Amino acid sequence: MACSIARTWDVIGEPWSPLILRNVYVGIRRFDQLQASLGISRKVLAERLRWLVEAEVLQRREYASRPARYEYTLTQKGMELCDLLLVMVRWGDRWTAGEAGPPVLYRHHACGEISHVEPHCSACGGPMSATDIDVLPGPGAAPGPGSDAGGQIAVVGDGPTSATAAS
Amino acid sequence: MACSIARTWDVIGEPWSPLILRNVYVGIRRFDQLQASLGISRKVLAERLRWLVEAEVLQRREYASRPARYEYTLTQKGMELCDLLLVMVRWGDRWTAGEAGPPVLYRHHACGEISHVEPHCSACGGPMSATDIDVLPGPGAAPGPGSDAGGQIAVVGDGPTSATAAS
DNA sequence: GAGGTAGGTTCCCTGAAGGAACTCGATGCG
DNA sequence: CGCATCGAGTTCCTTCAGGGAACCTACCTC
Repeated sequence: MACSIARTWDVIGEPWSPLILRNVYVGIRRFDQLQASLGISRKVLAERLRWLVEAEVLQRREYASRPARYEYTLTQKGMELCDLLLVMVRWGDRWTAGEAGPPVLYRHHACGEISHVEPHCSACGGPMSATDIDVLPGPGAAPGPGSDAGGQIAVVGDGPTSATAAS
Repeated sequence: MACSIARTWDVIGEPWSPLILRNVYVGIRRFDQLQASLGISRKVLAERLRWLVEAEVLQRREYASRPARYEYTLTQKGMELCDLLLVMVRWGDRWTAGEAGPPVLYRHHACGEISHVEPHCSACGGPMSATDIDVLPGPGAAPGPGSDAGGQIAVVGDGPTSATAAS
């Protein structure tokens, strides 16, 4: 499907993938550690890890030979997926954390402050949210009309702008 | 689980949810339109919509009575989930779009430029990525030790900083 | 040489997804 | 008046992916 959401979903859409990534990110990198910390079945964990390695999100590294022992680390591609996780965390903190407050906090190295991520525009640097944009067909859009209505984005005028203005 | 990723995943982790949200976002708001555009089974679509409404991500609005006809629109909570979708799109464009280029483009209202989202720090406004932060336990962290290793984030020193520095 | 540890496989079984057909109320059409 | 149609779902059946638990294979330690 010519849709970057669906393609991203192909990589991390399976139930456990984001939690596996999070745990690798925070330093839980070995099979048994991951299995124990997540409570995931060993079978499914093995499948997911194989898949994430194949997708080049994780890499499998031998950290001890004889006996061969492996650990999983993030690639660049995987590290950028963690940015996505940070945005998920932000949404979860805002809408589902409840009165207890967020379970974890993030300190930004550059400024030393406890903060969170905010989407900004790569062009002007200002805040950028789904209500602030027009959606236009791009070069990689679905080829013929009618072949894949789901991959094709609706007309610009019928897009989010008028939609949200109306609601 | 005291983890905002898992909690966010509870809401949109099911296979079709992000694509449903995207379609509602771009203006496909009715049951049959959604079903046709996604190729999803009617049963699953009905379940997902019910769930998303219950989670207050979508709202079911009667746009015609006699016969009663309904459409689904985004709530504020749902609109902010679309920000998450934009980040997913960005990752998909960067890593999976291939030579055809991105299927859709986004124009930022504020500046009029074709651009994409970048995570920035809410405190200092500078770029903020998963490699730039320390992870600290927050007020809503899992209560007792040992009760939920998965919800508890590892020690700070064992976190992403040293991890990525080592790789 | 008994037991432990890391990193998986194999087998079975259940629950969720898909497909197609059916329902229900209203409304247009001849 | 009677029939078809449309939007918005339900219902039933079947198949496939996820979970659990046990097993396997090197190697290392006591």
